[in-house]
Amino acid sequence: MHSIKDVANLAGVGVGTVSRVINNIGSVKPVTRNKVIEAIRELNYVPNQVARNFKMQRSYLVSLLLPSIFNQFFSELAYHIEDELDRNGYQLLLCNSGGKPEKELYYLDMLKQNKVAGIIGITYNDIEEYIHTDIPIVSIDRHFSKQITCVTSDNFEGGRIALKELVKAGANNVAFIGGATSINSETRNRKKGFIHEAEAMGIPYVVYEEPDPIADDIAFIKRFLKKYPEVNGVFAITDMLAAKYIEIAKRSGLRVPEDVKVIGYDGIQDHEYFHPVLSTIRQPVEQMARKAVQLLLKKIEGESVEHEDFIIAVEYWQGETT
Amino acid sequence: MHSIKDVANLAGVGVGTVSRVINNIGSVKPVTRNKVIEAIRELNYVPNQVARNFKMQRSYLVSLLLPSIFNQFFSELAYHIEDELDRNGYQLLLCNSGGKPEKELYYLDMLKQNKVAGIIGITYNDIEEYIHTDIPIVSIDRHFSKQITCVTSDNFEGGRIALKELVKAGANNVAFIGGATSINSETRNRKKGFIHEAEAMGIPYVVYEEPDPIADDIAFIKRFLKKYPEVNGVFAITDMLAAKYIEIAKRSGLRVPEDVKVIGYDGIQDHEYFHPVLSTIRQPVEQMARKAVQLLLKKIEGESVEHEDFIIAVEYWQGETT
DNA sequence: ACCCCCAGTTAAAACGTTTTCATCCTACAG
DNA sequence: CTGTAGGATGAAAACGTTTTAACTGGGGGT
Repeated sequence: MHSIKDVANLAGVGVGTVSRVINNIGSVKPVTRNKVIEAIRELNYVPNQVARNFKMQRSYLVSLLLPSIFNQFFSELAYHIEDELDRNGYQLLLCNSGGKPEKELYYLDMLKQNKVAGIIGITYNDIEEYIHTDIPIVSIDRHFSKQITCVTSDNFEGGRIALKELVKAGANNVAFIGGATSINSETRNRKKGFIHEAEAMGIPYVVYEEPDPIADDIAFIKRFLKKYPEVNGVFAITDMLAAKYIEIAKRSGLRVPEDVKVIGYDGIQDHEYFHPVLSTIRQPVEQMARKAVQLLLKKIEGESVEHEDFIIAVEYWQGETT
Repeated sequence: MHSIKDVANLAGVGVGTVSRVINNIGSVKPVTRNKVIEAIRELNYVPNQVARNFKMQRSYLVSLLLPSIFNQFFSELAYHIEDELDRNGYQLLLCNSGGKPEKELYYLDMLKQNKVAGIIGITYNDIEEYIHTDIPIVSIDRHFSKQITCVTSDNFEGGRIALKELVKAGANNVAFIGGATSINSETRNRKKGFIHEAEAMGIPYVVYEEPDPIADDIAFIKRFLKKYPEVNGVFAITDMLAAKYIEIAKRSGLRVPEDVKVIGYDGIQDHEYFHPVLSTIRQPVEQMARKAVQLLLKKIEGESVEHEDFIIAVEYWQGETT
């Protein structure tokens, strides 16, 4: 593998000149530039990015830290994040934490050692005190303290819409089901919006939760069905949970949507192959992804991002379950 | 940020000694070691991995180059690949090529500049001549020439099983539908196995293909239904295509499985929420992922891997469509 | 004819490690 | 008491780049 020195020798110039040609910076006489270009071509020289990163004391790696890429919502997010990063000359490092706090900390440490340029984090654990590094971070669906910008969909409004749509579809006894995620997760606002609107409209409601992640969701749903047989409208915290609910509710003799209306949250892609097609609150995943990247890159490039949480509007997708 | 030099100064030793302590290599007097450890703790020193990689002229980055992570099968694969890499101290760089050959080449080039340790590639284009770099590569579902090991599921056997199961379920006029992927893709063997068995059993069959990726799969399926109305058993090249087929077949009045039996390929995770539950040929995704990583790491670490294609057994999952 | 300035260039330092090599010490065999 | 093996250690080189500082030559203004 040839180095910049070989190029310089062959072209009969100093390494500084070669560097200036490569980076297209400073002034170089056209004739010199050509000699260098010729030498590069002849030697098949490609700059060593590792050496550059080392010298510049920076990298173009951005880590996406999430529970599991093996989850439709996250993989859609990851796709757009990678795309937006690539457009800006950055690369994506993927870290599956499994949702385990110790793994999250382990990765945080590793990322620090590897001097990644920034982190996009989706975490649901209490790692407040550890997350304060000098590495720029943007969080999705999770509000940390001041330094960390958060991008999230309008969970509160999503909850309100869900309730209104259930009622519009004829439900008059509704329930929210989900994992009780960390106190800081913005996803909790799905429940809050739902409750808020139920109270505003005077609709009786129940909340059925379990620590997240739900250990055994099938058992969880069965317990719920047994405890609240009168419920005729369900808002599930995610599409996957909604799908599972429908599955089990049907097995226990309930008809959807005749006996019970169901709305999920996310709007995952393969939505249309779930039957019946799920009614859901769609998160604008691509928009969230690009926004998160853009904010992160601003931070990386030193622009002070006014601390703000970016809340992105959701929309209702009508399916066959309401 | 403190460097190894600061540690050495504080501990009153040379940098070499600190290095030896950090890497736990060579011999260091216990008392010296303790001084160093104390200094490290006091300064909150963490080794600069970028500098290490530079010095060692290597990295612990492995790239996963695939069409799109936003695809159930690939994201499941990616999950296990990342896990296996992490267990071995490597990190995963994610590259979505969109299936476009020029993007694949662009990434190949970028990866070369970044001196990644290795590549796991899932590609369907003719990039034979470009892929020969000095970077170790393991390919999934794609046989390149000699240097590149390939890991794949037993596509041929999967095709045979699909046919046999369709027949067992009562079909006597079958079809294979799919995108006609590159000549080198192992997935073509799904069709070959299917045909082979159909001929062996004397079952009439048709093949309906279109260049991959299928531009408009809905139109594709409609054309197929119109052209071959007599078909009563369909083997689709992927689960997603099978799901789409079922959707459209139903809309045009066919009942599944009464009028037509359907089998897919992949065994994607959310399988159970597709209704009717799809019968499918399950690829052992986790096993494929770990095998691919293990082979790659062997190559990276210089063990010469005997060139061989690793073919991993599939299994049939009975659903409601046969 | 002189000076100055600037475009063009190069040599050398620096980034933070690992590793080699020489040196120093200590303990033990003779 | 001497010689030596080998454990322990530090100084310095090396990895490939960018960047700074110094140097050169030539053109334009006086």
